[in-house]
Amino acid sequence: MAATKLLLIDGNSVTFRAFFALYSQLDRFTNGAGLHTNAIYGFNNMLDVLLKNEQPDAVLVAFDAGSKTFRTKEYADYKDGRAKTPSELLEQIPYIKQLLEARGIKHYELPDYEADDIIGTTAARADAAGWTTTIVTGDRDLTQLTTDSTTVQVTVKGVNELEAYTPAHVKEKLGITPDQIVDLKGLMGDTSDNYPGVTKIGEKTALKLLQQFGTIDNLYANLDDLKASKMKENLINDKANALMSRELARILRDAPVTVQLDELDYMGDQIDALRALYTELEMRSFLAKLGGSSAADKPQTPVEYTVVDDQSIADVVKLTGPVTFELEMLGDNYHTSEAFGFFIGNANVTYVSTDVSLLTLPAVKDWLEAQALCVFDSKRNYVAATHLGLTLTNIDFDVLLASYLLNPDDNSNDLGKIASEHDYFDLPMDEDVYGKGAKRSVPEDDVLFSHFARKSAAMLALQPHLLEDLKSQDQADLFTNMEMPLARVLAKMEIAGITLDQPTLKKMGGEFEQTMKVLEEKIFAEAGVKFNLNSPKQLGEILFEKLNLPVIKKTKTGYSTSVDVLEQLKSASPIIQDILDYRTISKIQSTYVTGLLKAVLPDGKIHTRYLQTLTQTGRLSSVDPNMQNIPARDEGKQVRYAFVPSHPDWQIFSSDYSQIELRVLAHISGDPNMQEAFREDRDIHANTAMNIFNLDSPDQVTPDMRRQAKATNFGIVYGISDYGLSQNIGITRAQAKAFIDGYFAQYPLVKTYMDNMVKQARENGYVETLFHRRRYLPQIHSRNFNLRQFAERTAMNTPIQGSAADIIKVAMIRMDKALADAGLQAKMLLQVHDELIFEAPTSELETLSSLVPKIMDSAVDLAIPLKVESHFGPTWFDAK
DNA sequence: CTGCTCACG
DNA sequence: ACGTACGTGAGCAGA
Repeated sequence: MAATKLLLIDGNSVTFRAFFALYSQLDRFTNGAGLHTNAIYGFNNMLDVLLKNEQPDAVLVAFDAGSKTFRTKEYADYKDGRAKTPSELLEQIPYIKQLLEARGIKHYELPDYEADDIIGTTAARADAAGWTTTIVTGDRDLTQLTTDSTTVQVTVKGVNELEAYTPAHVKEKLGITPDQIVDLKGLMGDTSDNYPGVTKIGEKTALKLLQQFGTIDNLYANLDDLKASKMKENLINDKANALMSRELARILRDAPVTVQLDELDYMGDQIDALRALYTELEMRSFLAKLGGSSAADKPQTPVEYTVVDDQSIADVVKLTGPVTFELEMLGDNYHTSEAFGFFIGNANVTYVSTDVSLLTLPAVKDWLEAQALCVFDSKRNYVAATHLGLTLTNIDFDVLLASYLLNPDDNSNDLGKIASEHDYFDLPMDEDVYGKGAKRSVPEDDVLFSHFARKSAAMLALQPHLLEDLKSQDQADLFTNMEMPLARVLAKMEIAGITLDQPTLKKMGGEFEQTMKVLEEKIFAEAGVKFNLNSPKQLGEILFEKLNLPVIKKTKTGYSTSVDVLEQLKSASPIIQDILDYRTISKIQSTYVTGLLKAVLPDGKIHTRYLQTLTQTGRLSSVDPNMQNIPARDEGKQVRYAFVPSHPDWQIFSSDYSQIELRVLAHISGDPNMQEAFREDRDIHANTAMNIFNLDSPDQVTPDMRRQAKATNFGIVYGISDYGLSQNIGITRAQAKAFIDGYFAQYPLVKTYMDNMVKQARENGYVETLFHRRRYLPQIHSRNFNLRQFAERTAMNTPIQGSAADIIKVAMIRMDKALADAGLQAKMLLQVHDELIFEAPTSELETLSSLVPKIMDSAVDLAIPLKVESHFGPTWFDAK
């Protein structure tokens, strides 16, 4: 008989993980009684996956019995100073235990001992009985329990991505055996469990010592072998700490655990109890799974629809109440993909057809253009409708935009997926209906129309909930008066497109080809061998193995050959400059010459798509092609000569906000010193230079000081670290730290702002922009230093970058209206984060020169003025 | 399909 | 001691 398989779960640790993994969904996971359910949900999800993958014969979930344990008796500060568990999590723990019972799984806790000790003891007993064991936890310390028959699975991300530790994997990752983990912890201590270890010894040093000496005991027995050093002194002074910390880290394998192996049989789901619990918790997807059918995976609710023809289509005008609408297409790119069908529906009926031309019949067109419509992705529908000759003017609810504002993480472009995230499960994903890749196609009518009807029903069901959620998050205004109208403005810009002067670009391409050929030959001659210059792998081998240049930086797959590395190698070999030159031109050629030429549509224009629901900050992004990263400096800038107006005697006109992010920072931080600099329209970088270098007059600011001050200003906006700044401007970390300290001394409220944002993120779980755009930062609670620091920087940066994005969005909406009101022919074509680009008849340039800056700088009323600069010329190159 | 590199704000 | 700037998209190589 095969060995018994035992699954041991660290209940506290996994509950914690599940709670924070779904932290941003806290509001959504609440039942009618006001109980939060996100951790229960996440825990149950993880159970499903584990039970399926591990197929265990026996399962035990261990919990801590309380915060007082034998360890706190030994060392009063153990686990002291931890943030207390949020009440939203605490209230879920009894339910998780109830859930386990209903799923036929034993759970256990033991006064005075931690869950770890229960697991360690039970695993030891299982080893002795010849069982194989899998332990699941979020705590790496448990890897000390790995043996040949016990594997420890540690959560990496959320609760369902696990890293399996076997003795071999521990050896590979740390270079030590599982037994040595306690010695490691003894030396390095543990900040989250709050025990000290040896001063100044961290993981790296501790591992080195253990690889040399094996154990703490042996290390102290042979201390004489270490040469005199600060570290040796610390080891001697902190010996007691090291020994104590080792014992605190040691998980018991002989705790007085009363539950025996033969009581751990996995009994399987207790259907009635489970159904009652799911019902109480309002977990519809799990309830559906219980049904025994595949109901959860494939919605089976029968749906009705009415196929219309050129006569019956006239009935749509009689629809009352909220009306849904959708033009469906297979491709992502709605500029090139054609609509193959549509639906129009309300609560009672869904009209469907695969003949989109029906919509242009006089009986429908006027009605549809004026009707208030609920859609999914309004911009796509605006563009698709335009292709049919329809001008929709009254889309008033977009499920996609609403869902994005509620949480920008929900950036799926699939209605089915978004619906299920909002607890509506009766809609499959498009991919399941249309297929993907080469197999993507329009299914037979009944399948298609049923899908349409389900979509319409989903949209009607979601709309009121989303609207209510938006209101409760104070985002109704952001939704109704910013994102909804912006979608239409963006649609107009995308449809307008920008004309590409193809002959000019092709000519430039030819010249680049020549130059590249010359450089290529030269590089091959210098290297003494031909190779693929575009392959970082091959280039690395040539530079660092054949030519033996010093290795500056490595990537996880090999040598780094990025610009900053090559710059440092310039003096070592003449080949480097040629490679740099080749790289520059090759980039321009592939991405901006051939790349852009490929993107031109038959009208000779480039029609980018702005993604309105992607970025985590509220910025737009641009794809197919990206029009927000066209070269603006050095040689690459030439590409801008190829962007021209669509009519003769027109020009390109461009206006950009000057220092918008720093101005936003000056406003929201309320810092008087920074505000004064902007009120007096001083050179902000020179001003900062005076502050951090302690100068008395602007005349003393050298160009290099200004450059460094500029980098510091950027760093501040990004949520500064001394290391990052030092890397960026090539100074020491100490110098960078001095800059930052000087900065905060001069702009004290900026420092306060930074601290407040981090605090806000910790307390609320999210930060907000000026216009209440929200970003959740669950990782602000992470035990992982890197993830936590990243969340903290993001907390500082997002309100700044996001508010700037809000401001230009307001300006764009007002600009669109102003152009129409003034009866101008000028068209807004592009947005590049802080810049708007237009084409206009030469006769309108004067008007634009005053109108555009006026609209842009009055988009919001800040404590300091916004500044806008404008340029124009015959090409985009000249409008700068 | 991922990683590297590099273009923009 | 840790290992780091914020937000994006595209082309190419190499699995």
